[in-house]
Amino acid sequence: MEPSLTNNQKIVLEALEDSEQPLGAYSILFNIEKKGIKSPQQVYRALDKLIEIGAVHKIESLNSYIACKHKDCKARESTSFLICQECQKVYEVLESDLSDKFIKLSQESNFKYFTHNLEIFGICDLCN
Amino acid sequence: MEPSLTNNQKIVLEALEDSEQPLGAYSILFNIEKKGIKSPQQVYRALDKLIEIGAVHKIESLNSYIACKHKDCKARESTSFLICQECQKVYEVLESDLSDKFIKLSQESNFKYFTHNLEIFGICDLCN
DNA sequence: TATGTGAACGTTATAATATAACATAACGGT
DNA sequence: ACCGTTATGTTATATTATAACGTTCACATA
Repeated sequence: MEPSLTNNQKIVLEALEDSEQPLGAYSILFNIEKKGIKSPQQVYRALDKLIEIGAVHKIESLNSYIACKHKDCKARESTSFLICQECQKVYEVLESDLSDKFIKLSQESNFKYFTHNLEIFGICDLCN
Repeated sequence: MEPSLTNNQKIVLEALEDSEQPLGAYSILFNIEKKGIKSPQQVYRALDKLIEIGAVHKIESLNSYIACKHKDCKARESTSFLICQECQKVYEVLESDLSDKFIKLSQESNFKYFTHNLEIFGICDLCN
């Protein structure tokens, strides 16, 4: 079932959906001030919730956020991205294959895999 | 040839080497104030250089830093870690195999791979 | 030995990212 | 209608990171 979003959450999510590139929290704030959002808290709280339900992902190495394009995304915790250094666009990778690979890799060190975060940097198809 | 470190760089590197866990920049600063380091700038500048030569890596999702345990580490840009959520220790993964995998993965999206950052979270051998 | 150049340094200030705390309001189930 | 949970508004503050500027150091070479 679809988790129903609150007003603030919708506003923040739309800001991210409207953007080609990932946005920082303050950049989101700037974009939606005209809609009545006044403080970082409001943005971060909405982001927290959106991330929790998988509607938004955080790009750790950029300290910024993207809307997930996949309906009801599985990637609540583990995420994998291709990040174009030319146009800054981020492409999410969904290969479940990857988790398997990382589980095996972890096992080699007797490490119990829970989640992962993969960020690949390079040049995307369009910029090539 | 070994790049020779300056005094500040040595101090910062030692602080990281002495720590079991990754340290934030301000945490490093706190640890080495008694050695005459007074400002964040000094720490960040040393970190920049140490990262550049591969002696230190940044854990993006923790905004913190670790000393690399491998002599003359290849991982100047691409890094892969196992991060224990129990004891906070970080284990670097050196499989060159991984880059190959990521290059192939990237190619599937016509994406030209440059570097990557992989952070796997779970429970380490010792904490299991 | 003088000197020019690039890197590193010291220092102060400030930017950018994120959370704490607290009182109030809205929502959903019984 | 009541209660507990979740979201909100707001102010303040913590944490992480850079800008800017003048000075000093290391070292190659004229």
